Amino acid sequence: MHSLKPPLAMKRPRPPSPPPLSPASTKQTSPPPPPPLKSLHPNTPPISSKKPKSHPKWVPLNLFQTELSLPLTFPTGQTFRWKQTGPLQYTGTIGPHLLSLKHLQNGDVSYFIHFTPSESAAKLALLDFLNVGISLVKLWEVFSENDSRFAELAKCLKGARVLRQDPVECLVQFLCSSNNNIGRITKMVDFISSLGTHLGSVGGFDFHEFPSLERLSAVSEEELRQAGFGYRAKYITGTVDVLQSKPDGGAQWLLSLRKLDLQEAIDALCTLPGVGPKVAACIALFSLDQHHAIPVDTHVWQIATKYLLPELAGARLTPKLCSRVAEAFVSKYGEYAGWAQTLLFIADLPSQKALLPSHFWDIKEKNSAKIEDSNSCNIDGNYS
DNA sequence: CGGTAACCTGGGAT
DNA sequence: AATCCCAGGTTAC
Repeated sequence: MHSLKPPLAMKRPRPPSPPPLSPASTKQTSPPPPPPLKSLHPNTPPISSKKPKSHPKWVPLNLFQTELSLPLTFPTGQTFRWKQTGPLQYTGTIGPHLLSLKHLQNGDVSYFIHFTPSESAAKLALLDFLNVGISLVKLWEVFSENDSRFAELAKCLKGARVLRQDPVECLVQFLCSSNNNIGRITKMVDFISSLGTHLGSVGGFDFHEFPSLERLSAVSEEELRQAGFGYRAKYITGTVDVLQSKPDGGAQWLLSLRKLDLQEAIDALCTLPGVGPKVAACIALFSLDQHHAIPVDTHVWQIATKYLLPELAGARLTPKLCSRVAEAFVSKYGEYAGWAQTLLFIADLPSQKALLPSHFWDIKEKNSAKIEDSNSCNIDGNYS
């Protein structure tokens, strides 16, 4: 999964000509005012040697693992910007805030603010990002009533939550994802991220605020190609250009899609170069409150033909069939179908599959062994 | 309009 | 070692 060496985000060929914006150094605009006293020791801990005010460290969120499992939420494909910085700990940015989340012994989640312009704003942004207004437990109860397989999976994989990301950030990440693999997507996203204001370093990873459209527009297609983006380079620059041309700004335009119906939002997103049905659904579900958007990729296609539309097994994935799959999910799971799909998708990931009792993905033997073994989830809730 | 090849790249399989 | 194939797709014939 983490095939990355923190220091080198991407190979950086020599600048062919003095570029207006070198990916390596993006410190023109002043980041957070650095501490006036610079310690000579490079590895000084962030001990408050000059700040008398004791800064509370880890703050409990009152969110338990049935509502939020970090390992099932952060490294499972919704975002490529959060890094694992501890056993049950992930670190990333939300807007201008840099923070870590981790599970306590009892499964509860707590957070630690590494940097923020405003502590209160950071907490609000965190709660919004985590979509805490939506009760995962209640949703899953309903899904489970209508789908016994979901019910079984839900017992083992608690807390797989859908995040509420910033639309621009989400869009650019999934532009990178097309016909690509996780490792390279992560490297590309790291490269883009490095264009934003540096917010701090945790566990050997550097964290940056996601670059604004204005900063993104300073990067040329050629620079992106040299950074290894391939044909996706023109998707990025093209989409940024279109967004920049919106009357009220691209960020605002994207946010306005939160108020539209799903199909309208999808259609609007698909006008952007590099955004097709799959990427549009990802953006809609992960950042635009479109809870019944279904990102149909090769994985979901496999799942759907196995459990939902067996009559389509063997067919190729075409745009037409994409919507068939999406419809099937929505008619089975309802207005939060995207949240149901998220769990099914995660259950199908190799990393999770290996941990699940084998009968889940052995569809063949349905009657052979009726193991109604509710407690067969050995990995259940081991948050200590 | 629905079905098929290119498209960048790098890692793993053959 | 040289190719082929594929990976959370989109676009262009």
